[in-house]
Amino acid sequence: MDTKTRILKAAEKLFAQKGFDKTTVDTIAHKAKVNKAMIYYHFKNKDQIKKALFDNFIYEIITMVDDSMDVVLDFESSHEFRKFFDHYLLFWEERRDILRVIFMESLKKNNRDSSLFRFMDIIIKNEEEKIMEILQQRGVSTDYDQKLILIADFFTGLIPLFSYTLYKDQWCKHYKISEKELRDKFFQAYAMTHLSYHKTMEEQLKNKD
Amino acid sequence: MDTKTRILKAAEKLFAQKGFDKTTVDTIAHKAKVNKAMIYYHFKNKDQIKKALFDNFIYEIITMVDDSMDVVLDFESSHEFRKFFDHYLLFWEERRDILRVIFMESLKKNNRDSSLFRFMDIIIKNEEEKIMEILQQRGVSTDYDQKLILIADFFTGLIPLFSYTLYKDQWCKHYKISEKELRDKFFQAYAMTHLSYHKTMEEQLKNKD
Amino acid sequence: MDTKTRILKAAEKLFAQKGFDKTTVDTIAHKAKVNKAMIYYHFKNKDQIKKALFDNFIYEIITMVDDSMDVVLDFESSHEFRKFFDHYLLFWEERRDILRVIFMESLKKNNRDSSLFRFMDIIIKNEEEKIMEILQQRGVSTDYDQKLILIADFFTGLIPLFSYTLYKDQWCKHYKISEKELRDKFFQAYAMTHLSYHKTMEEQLKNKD
Amino acid sequence: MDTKTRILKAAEKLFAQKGFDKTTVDTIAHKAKVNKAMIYYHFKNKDQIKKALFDNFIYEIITMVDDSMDVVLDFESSHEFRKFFDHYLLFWEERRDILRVIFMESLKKNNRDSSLFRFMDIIIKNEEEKIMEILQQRGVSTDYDQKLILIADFFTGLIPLFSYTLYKDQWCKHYKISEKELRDKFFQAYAMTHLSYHKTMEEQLKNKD
DNA sequence: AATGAATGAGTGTTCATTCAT
DNA sequence: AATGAATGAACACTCATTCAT
Repeated sequence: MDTKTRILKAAEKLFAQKGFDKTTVDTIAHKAKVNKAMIYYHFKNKDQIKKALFDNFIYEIITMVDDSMDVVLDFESSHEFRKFFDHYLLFWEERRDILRVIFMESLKKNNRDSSLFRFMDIIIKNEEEKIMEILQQRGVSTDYDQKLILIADFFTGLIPLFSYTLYKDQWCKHYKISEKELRDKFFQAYAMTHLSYHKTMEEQLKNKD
Repeated sequence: MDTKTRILKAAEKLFAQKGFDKTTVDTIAHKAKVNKAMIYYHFKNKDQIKKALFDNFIYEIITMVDDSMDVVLDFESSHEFRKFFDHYLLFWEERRDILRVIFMESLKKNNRDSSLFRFMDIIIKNEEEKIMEILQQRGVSTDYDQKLILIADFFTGLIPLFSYTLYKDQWCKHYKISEKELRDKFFQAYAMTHLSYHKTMEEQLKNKD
Repeated sequence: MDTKTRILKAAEKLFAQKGFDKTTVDTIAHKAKVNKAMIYYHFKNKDQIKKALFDNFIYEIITMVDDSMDVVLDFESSHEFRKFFDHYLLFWEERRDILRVIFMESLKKNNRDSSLFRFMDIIIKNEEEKIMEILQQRGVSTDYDQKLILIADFFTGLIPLFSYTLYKDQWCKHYKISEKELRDKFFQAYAMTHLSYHKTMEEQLKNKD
Repeated sequence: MDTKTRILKAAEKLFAQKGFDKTTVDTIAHKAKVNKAMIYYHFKNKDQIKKALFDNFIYEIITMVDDSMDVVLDFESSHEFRKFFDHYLLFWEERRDILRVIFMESLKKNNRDSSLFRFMDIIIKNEEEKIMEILQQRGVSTDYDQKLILIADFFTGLIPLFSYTLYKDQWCKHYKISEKELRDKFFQAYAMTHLSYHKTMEEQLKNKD
């Protein structure tokens, strides 16, 4: 692994652990096993490390979205939905450190960075396209309320998913429950809410015709 | 307002704006218009300000829950549900600064504070009791999967609500949409997911009998 | 015990434990169980507490010296000398906290306070008088080198005695020896040096005649 | 002189002047003409400066002891003893700043550092060895009370020597006496006590045979 | 690309002292 | 005599950033 990557990996872990502000450049250098001055050779300042991390993440999202053309999103079959659920969750779980940092930073009122919305946008747009494809195959109208979809997908689709990813460890420890049980139950809950929402939407669209 | 309260109010606002770590004690003192040393007269250290804020919040939650005995939680009537929705949202919106701080802090992996779970617990328990009451009135079985309820209420009930509270301003700005429109659409989405989940649960319980 | 005395007692103990500079007025107030502002009611500032302590000590020395008229200082009899040794040591041991503080402060190059010399002076003068009395009784010349006596009594008479008082606890702990054994051996050493010095002096004076 | 040494030199002087606690890191930085942060680059905290100073001192003692193999310690000849006395005193006088600090700190009841005993130990052990060597040359028994020797050497041998080193300036000023006169008289007193003690010891050992 | 040393502005915390009551 | 609150200056320690090599 080259120096720059080592710095980024170290920074990501530390930001996730202690938050961006509580993490010192010294600690990053130490964890990355590089000389502190090297950090300033590769990055203009501490903020740029965060920015690089966020940009890389967005880039990963875009790549993932491009690569997931073939992942089916069929709300009719619960079994298919579980496969879809597991597939995406795995992706998020592997990126939960950076996810954590983005959420922490996005919660600051001061925050001027729009990474959260930028990457959520990409994902929702992609999901929408997939759904529209299926609807078109089934000959259902695709004339829905775009803003509503965005809001619903964000607040009741993605947010619960991310919260699950970010809080599952604390949850398991706090409620003394196994990760497997939590995951299964969360899937049930998610199906009952988000899946049922998609079905309702489809129903409504059918009725429109 | 006495000194201690002024300090707490100032700290809350600043923590919400810049995060706990980026807020300096100097700034708090300045905003609260108190001498910096007075902060250390009233609080052992910066952490204890946060703790006091969190403890006060939990106390407010408990009081609110005790006072909300008469708020009906009837999922049959969409109109009743909207009233319920508006009533609670108002409460959270008024406390969104501290909410913001709790979430920011809870996202740190390092975090040893369990305020998030503590106050979510109280709310969910209260909601559950209200639902059970109604179910009993209707003569429906109350033999449900407690863990599932907890998980569902947390990740798909409360989390979206809080996310809405915390992100609505950024959302409105980013997507250039009025607060009223966002709120109405979010309600629709929330009803389609969380309300429908409650209905499904009741259905299942009826079928058990 | 009245407030002022409680403050002085507390200050003395704390100064001995942590040194004057490391002791805070808060701690004194807490230990003395008085309100901090009361300390400033009774003393102009922290320095004046030290000064009061030192002045009281000097006063005690004077009183002690006045009261010890009848204590015999006969170097001929080892048994008498041991009685003398034990009698004085008891007095110093009871005042070793303040003794400790005086020495600590006197070691600072900066130090402008002359308490150490003031009280040493009193004691040496008193001892000298006693010795002279005995010498006169025995008809021995009292024409000795005053400066030498002062120097010898200070550096080889009093200083070892005070060092014993101040370091005995540390010594016992460090060398794992009982207090009794240390005291007996120290007496032997003291007799071999300081007592023998007195004898030598008397011898020399006799030879003068 | 490199930065670290400059810091140590400055700290030593200041600690000796005002005591460890009254000396601020700012002052050390200023006196050493280094940036304050550099102090924390070289030392973990203020305490570690003290520790480094003490450790260096112990190291100096060890070196000195190793180098002093050839210094004769013959109590028979007063002239030899004066040479011995002057030689060692010079060494202590050159280190009296750090000596001062060690004594000041060792007087605190709280004190957990054992530097005083550690370095006294080394010196006494060395002196003992030299004496034993001479005794063996003279064919005198070396079966003495080890604990007594330690106690006597510490309280009546080294302590007066160090007290002289540390208080001579104050003494000269207070009693308006020249340094030369003080030194000569102190030597007389020291010879009368400590030298005579060594003679007594040798006498007793001879009688044992 | 890499390093050890350096810097200035902070950052949480403490302290002696004072004030109003 | 007594108290709780207040104050300003200082204090130990840290941090992001830079420099010389």
